[in-house]
Amino acid sequence: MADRNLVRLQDVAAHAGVSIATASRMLSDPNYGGRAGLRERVLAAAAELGYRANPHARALATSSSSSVGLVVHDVRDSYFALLSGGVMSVADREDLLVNMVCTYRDPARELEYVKLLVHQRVRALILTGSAFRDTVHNAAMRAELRAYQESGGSVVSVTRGRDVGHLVQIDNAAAMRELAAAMVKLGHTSFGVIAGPLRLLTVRDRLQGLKQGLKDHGIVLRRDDIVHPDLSREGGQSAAQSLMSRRNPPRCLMAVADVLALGAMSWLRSAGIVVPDEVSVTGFGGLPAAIDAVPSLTTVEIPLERVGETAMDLALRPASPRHVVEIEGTLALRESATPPA
Amino acid sequence: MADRNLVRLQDVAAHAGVSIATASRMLSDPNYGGRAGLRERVLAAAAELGYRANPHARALATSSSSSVGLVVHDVRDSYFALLSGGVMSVADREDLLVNMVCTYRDPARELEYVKLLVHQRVRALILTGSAFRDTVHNAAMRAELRAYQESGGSVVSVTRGRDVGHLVQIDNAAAMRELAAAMVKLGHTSFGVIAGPLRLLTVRDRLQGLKQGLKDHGIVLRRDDIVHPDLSREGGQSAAQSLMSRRNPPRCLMAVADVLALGAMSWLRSAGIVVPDEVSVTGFGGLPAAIDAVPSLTTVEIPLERVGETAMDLALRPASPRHVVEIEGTLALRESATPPA
DNA sequence: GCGGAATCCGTAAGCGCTTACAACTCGCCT
DNA sequence: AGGCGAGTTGTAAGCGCTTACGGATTCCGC
Repeated sequence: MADRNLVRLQDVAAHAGVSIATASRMLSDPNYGGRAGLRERVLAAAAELGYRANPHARALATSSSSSVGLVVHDVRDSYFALLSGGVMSVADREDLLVNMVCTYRDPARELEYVKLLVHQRVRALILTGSAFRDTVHNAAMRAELRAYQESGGSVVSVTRGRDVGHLVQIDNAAAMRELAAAMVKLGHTSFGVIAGPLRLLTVRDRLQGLKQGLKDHGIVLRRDDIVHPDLSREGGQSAAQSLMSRRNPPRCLMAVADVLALGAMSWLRSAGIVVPDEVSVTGFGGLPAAIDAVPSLTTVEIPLERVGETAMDLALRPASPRHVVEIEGTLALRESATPPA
Repeated sequence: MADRNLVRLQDVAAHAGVSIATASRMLSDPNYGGRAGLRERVLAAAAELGYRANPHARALATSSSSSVGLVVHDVRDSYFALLSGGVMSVADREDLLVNMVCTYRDPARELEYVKLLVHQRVRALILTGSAFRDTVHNAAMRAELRAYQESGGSVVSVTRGRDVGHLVQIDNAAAMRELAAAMVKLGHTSFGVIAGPLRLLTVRDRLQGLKQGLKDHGIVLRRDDIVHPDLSREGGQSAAQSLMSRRNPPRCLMAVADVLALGAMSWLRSAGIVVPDEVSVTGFGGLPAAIDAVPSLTTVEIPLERVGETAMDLALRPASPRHVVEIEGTLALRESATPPA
């Protein structure tokens, strides 16, 4: 990477006949004064030479960059892809670069990446997806993030179920409770729950809301009504299989995430079990794929792109005062859930 | 971002009782010699202090960073999400950071982002998705990329239909031709083509392959058998609507991308037109959603994650010799296409 | 045990920018 | 006219790292 002759501030200054300091000020401090016409001259010189500041030099001098760090669990998952889309569209508008990293739901990797991004002097750190249930890890994260904030960084936690920095929250428990209530209202009494790993806090939240929603109507789940597969399509498939092969299969399968529900529906179809005639299915999240599914999936819809945009907006605000944005999930009652026959 | 007291190389050197130069060498040049035990001492000091090199200082000094630039059209699109997933998993393994940007299929934005990334001194630049049919723009891109390569950067073009840097290619035309032949073999004679914007080169390639495949069997498309909607689900919907509302609707709808085909199927369902009984549908790309679709979508499957991984692998190689990896698309004949009644 | 080569390590000069500080220019008031 | 302050510009000192260069040390064969 031997710099081909990239033009430096030096060159611009010379070309405009001013000192490098003045050039710097004209170029990067809009409310600096300066002799009449000076700024124009410098700007013209910069334009003419095709000058672009070296971001690393700038970062080194100011110790802050114009990148933001985006931490997701897995881009391949539509949930995060859409959310990232929202983040990126705002980044585009604000001339920010996004450093995206995937944790693959591994706490160690998450911490490592956070440290890496902090050392990159990213302007803000957006953490998305469920936090973990892991006291040591959380303490380490918290320490790292606090130090980062103290040094001027802005942290945004998005649908994490944990409170660090600005928050973009959805009330997982409440939405799930509502969905559960809706299922009961349809007449369902026997449930199977596809819940995902308990080490994920949002899984716990949703599960708890679900239980509460059922309990409100006098329905109590037994331990083996709930399975905890991987948070993936395959996980949903195997979960459906295991739940439906019990001596007394449930009439309603509730998953804590759309991707699980879609996996479940896929298995059900391959097993010749008709949804919703023989079993109802629900999800959570609002993936576009849920609408296109056949039958279309009953779920809680979250405007994921908007969540991402909001997160990025918050990322641009100073760390304090702290902002909390509550995003509404909306019940989408569709074809996959009907009253039991 | 006033640096809280981050530990600098300075500190490590002092702690290990060596000069800063030696510390630097021990830390970042694995095949430098050094007195016995010296390296260990420095490493220990670094570990003890929790030292991490300032990437900007390093980038400034060496004028090259450990980030790579990833240019996609739109993360929200599963095609790119999966591809990015592949890229990121290799990046994770290689300790590289990924700077992802979305062009939203806007040539100006693409060029601007490429320049930005080049100025960020990214180690490599991965360009994905179709290139544009725009001579001036392509010339500008080519100039920019060539200069970048000359300064040591490595460029990878992924499924772009254009030849800059290392290549990860799929033979769009050939695969599409095969798919078209397969449809003819099923007995289809009347076709509607959902093609996407012609300014995208891969759209042209696929379309050309499609035409060729039909022509091989004596079928020639008329101009109005082909529509050019946006490359999105909505585009697919409106395209299907327009094609099916002709006086003589086609019995086989071929789309140049899965997302278009899925949109088409969604409209067909809402219009009460049964796939494949009344009309067959095909796609191109290999999104997971195509398998889950009902009926499952006949398409050309591309191993998108592998494409991404391959791209990142190539990105790590020096710019020359130039590598070309041809990825095979495989015909996936599924439920959405059957012989016409 | 000695000369020269080989190896090791420290000093210092950047990389390209920002910014504190000093110098200088005006304009205006007394 | 002199002086003061506001406003403008330049000089130079970093930011934290790499690396050319040269002095010091070691090693080897003789």
